[in-house]
Amino acid sequence: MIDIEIVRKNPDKIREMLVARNMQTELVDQFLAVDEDWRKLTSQLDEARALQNKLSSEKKIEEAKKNKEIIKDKESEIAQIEGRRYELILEFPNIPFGDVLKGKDESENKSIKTVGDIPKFDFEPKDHLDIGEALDIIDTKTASQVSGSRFAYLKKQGALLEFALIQYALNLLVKEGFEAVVPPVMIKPDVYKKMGRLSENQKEERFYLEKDDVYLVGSAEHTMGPLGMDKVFKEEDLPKRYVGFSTCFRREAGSYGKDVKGILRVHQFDKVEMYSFSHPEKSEEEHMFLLSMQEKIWGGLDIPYRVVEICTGDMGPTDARQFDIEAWVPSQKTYREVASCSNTTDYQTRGIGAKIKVGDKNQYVHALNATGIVIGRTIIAILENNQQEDGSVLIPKALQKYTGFEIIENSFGTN
RNA sequence: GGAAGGUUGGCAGAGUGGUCUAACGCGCCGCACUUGAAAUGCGGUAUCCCGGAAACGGGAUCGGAGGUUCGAAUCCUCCACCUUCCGCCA
Repeated sequence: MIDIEIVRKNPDKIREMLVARNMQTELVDQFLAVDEDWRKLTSQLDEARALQNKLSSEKKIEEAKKNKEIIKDKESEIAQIEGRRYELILEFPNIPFGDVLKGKDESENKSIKTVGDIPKFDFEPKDHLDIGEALDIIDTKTASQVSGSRFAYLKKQGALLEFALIQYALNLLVKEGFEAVVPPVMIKPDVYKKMGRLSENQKEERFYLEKDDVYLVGSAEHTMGPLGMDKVFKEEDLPKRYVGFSTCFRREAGSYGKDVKGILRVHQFDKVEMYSFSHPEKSEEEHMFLLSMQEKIWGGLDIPYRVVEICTGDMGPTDARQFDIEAWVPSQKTYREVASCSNTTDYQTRGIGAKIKVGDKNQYVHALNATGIVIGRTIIAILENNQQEDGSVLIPKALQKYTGFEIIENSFGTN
């Protein structure tokens, strides 16, 4: 969550920020009004309690009985306002760094680096679903009957490719010193809110299990961040880098068009994720490190990609700065997002209470998250970029030791 | 899912209704003594909220949430977690 102090002392800066993010600014005044009431009531309650402590120690029992009623009234009044105040503060997104690219939406993001040559085909390249169905490694038809639209079976070499990708990314990152973790995929609402991932807008995107009052995570990030919950890090602990693997669940409400086809945008996918806690003064450096890890991963796959700087209007709500990696998708003749890399500064750590002692004062550490490798979209990129005229697909060299095969051909029912 | 025991400050650990602004100890920080160190002595040593430029003042917190009481670490209820046992399961 955002620092309440900044909203109080610098509301104009916050309004500016909301405008830059294409959000409504009345949130600021709504919050300030509630906060004002809350503060007034809080000091009234504190006074009443101070009096109660005094009366009680002086054994003025009758007076204390009367005063107790006043305390009770104030408490119930405050409870309401406090709840409202908390809900409102959760709606504020993080404040972008001052030098973040200004822009209203996706169209104003800026490509800052392009790597690899776009493949030229001397035949008409097919899209990933056509390739995957012909090879019998992707099955969305059965999945839609079993689970509904936007689910898929990965089969045969497709399934094996998933495990190879996971091994590839995991090994690479563990070698770099990341600590491996398999986090829970269910999360309690209050922790989800603390992570800044359950604002009113975001609720639509989540799967919720009512009976147990838990949400399914949209990313391993969501339960990896809480590894730092209520923790005070020592300077020498940082940066603390985790690499996690989890299935991710997303409603993908409101998407349409090309993206409904195949496995580009599905309700369930697996992902390797980096999460890092950094000294507050070194998070920009750490951000670049995580981006370099992503480039190492994508560079190793020999798939053309570009690095994109995300503008203020398109950035995630928790982010102070964001980059995406986009891989070339031949059937769409464009680059599509396959990874993102975010510095959330103290936005999530304030919520979960992850701190470091600097001098004699506690300060929030910074947290960063970055995609390690995402299964569906990476498989799309491999199938489409590495397809051959006969319908077979070549496996990138770096993956071959994990797949055990170099090519996916139609093998009529066997692995 | 069932049963029993537990959860107190950085650690260890006392405390079963007011003397708790939480004992004693260890650790840590500062000062004194010392050529230096050890030992010793003295003082300090949690987090959060509100007000304040600050000094400071007030409030909250003994796993969490409610309750009883003028007053709760202490009594009651529910929940979470830990330990052990039973059941079930991969």
